[in-house]
Amino acid sequence: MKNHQPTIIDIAKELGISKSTVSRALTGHPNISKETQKRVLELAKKLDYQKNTLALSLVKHQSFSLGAVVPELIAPFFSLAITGAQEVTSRAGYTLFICQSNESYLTEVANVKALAERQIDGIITSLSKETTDIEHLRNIQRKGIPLVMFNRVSADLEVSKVVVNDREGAFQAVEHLILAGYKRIAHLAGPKNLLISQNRLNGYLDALRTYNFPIEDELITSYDLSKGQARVALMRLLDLPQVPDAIFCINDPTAIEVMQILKVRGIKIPDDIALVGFSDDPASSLIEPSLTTVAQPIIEMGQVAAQLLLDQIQGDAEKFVPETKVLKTKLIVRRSSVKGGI
Amino acid sequence: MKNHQPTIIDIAKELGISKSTVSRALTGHPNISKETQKRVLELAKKLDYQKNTLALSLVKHQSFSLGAVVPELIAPFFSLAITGAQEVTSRAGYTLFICQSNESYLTEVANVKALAERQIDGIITSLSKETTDIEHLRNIQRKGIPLVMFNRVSADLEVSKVVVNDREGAFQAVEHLILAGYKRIAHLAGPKNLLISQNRLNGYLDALRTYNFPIEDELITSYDLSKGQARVALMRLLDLPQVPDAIFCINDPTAIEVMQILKVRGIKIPDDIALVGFSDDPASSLIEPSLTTVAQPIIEMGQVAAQLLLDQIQGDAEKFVPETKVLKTKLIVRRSSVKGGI
DNA sequence: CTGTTAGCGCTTTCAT
DNA sequence: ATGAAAGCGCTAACAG
Repeated sequence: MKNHQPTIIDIAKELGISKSTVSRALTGHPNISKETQKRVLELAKKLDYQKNTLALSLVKHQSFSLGAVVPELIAPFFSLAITGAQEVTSRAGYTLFICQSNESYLTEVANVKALAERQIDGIITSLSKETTDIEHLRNIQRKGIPLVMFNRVSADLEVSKVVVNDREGAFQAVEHLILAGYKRIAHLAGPKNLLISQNRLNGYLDALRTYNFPIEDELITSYDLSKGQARVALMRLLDLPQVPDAIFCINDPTAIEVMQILKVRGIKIPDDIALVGFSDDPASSLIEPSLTTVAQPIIEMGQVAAQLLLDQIQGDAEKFVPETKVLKTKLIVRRSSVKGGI
Repeated sequence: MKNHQPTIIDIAKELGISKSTVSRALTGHPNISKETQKRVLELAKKLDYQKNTLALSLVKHQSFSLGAVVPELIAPFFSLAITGAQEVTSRAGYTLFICQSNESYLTEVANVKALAERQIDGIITSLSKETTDIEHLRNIQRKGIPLVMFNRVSADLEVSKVVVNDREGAFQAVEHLILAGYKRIAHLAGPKNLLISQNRLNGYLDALRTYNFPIEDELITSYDLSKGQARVALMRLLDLPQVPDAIFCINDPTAIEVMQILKVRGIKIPDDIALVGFSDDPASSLIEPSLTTVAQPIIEMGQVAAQLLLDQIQGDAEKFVPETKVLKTKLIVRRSSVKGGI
């Protein structure tokens, strides 16, 4: 079934020259006569010759391929970040191979392994929600493969990272609710193992403390980010003797899920309960009422992560020092948190 | 900067055996003593040996990698389809490398080339909106690289394809509008070069004819699917002496964009103008009013496309015959097209 | 300017 | 059961 693809040897034979000469002609090496080069190029075109990058990579110990491992592409956050990353990498002549962990630790490990086996030159990743053991990434690091994390990063890894000021962003979101007059503000948090969950929770706590609000454990409830599971956490809040009048959600998909449930139950937003999300997903401005949220520069995160990776790859490994870039969030106030209307 | 990764030669030397033996031990070849194998495996583990898949691919003329080239991951349609495809390919031991054309013809060509140079074993693709020249895919085919198209397929290529019954789906959507009492039904179509645009347009025409509705050219307007450009096409419709009372849109993102514009202008949906989309994107059930749409089995499309590709790769090239699978759509009636409410 | 040689990491005959 | 040798497609010294 394998019909032979033309190689430089085929070209060399047909032209009666050596394969090195063909190689030189093809790569644009200076030491080659215009004449020979022309003949090679013409024949290559005629045979529809296509270089075998694998062989090249084997020789060069470089594949000019990068890998990206993200939880899931269906989430706008990740597909946008990837788009930003790809922009930067492709401009630099690298191909970015995208893998989804599907929020599964085991798949994440498998993805990382598959990429490493294919000798990719670097990896950019955001952890699956299940990941606590980061041995697979340590491994990558130990092998000297550049690694950059973004969004869901690990505190235990000394690598370059790109994050936003989650804590401040969360603070601003909750402060906004407080200033808007809400009194009993709940937090629907993410899995405790994720740093972003912790940071956003801390931002929430900071705001309450700053404004002398009591901190009540029953108002803080977390869930594992599984589609459809926000409902369970939400119910805990709704079943409270004193129901909250505002909920700050870990991210937009969560807030949107909550909004749907509240609407079905006839609970008015923002009059009965106000809602704030995090990320500014496209859907957030579409839904009714539109969702107040903490916007992140998503595409930029991807771009910066990719740039850090390229810098590390192209730089001197000896003097490389991991760097953490913290991008700025921006509170976007919409109707889900403003009683009188906006 | 390249710190040497352990190879089978390193293992062989350290154990005082030949690299062939190491290879056999590692691949589980029958002709090897349990004893030797055990020693090899242990040392491999200790050195954290990782096979170099590139070298293997070079020898085997097979990379166990597949490529996917899609317009953009931010569109739920494509990220879901890819998810379905990845499910199938990874179960079969293949890694799926995902590339975005960003709806650009040139990027699509570059993606396809990059994948081919990396010796991927097959490609699954959906055309960019700009693509009319399919020479790059013909090329792939000529080289004997299996190719499967889905969704945005080309009529001029003899390859396996996965589509839905776009024409019937569109017919049902428009029939629904007719039966719901709408009299002046417009169609906001996609680029004319895309087969799906043509098919959906034909479904629209079929329905009008079936119910003896006049076909008016001014009610049919197309645009290039660029974000934000639906507005222009919509304006042509709104500026008509007799404004339509219903619009069947080429897809959900378009319908959603239209809905936003109509709402801002104070046009009531569905009372002044009814709206129907195509795809059942997640946002369609979130927006207000919820969007009537023609649902496609998106994940299944990806799965089927991947399966067709694997079948072709693993099957006998001589007796391969391209196959077109047509999956079924399903009309989902929501509030954007039902006057009395639902 | 061009050819020769070696080698990237691995599998696979063919011997032994 | 193991080793030696050839080779996948390409680049990179080293000669000339």
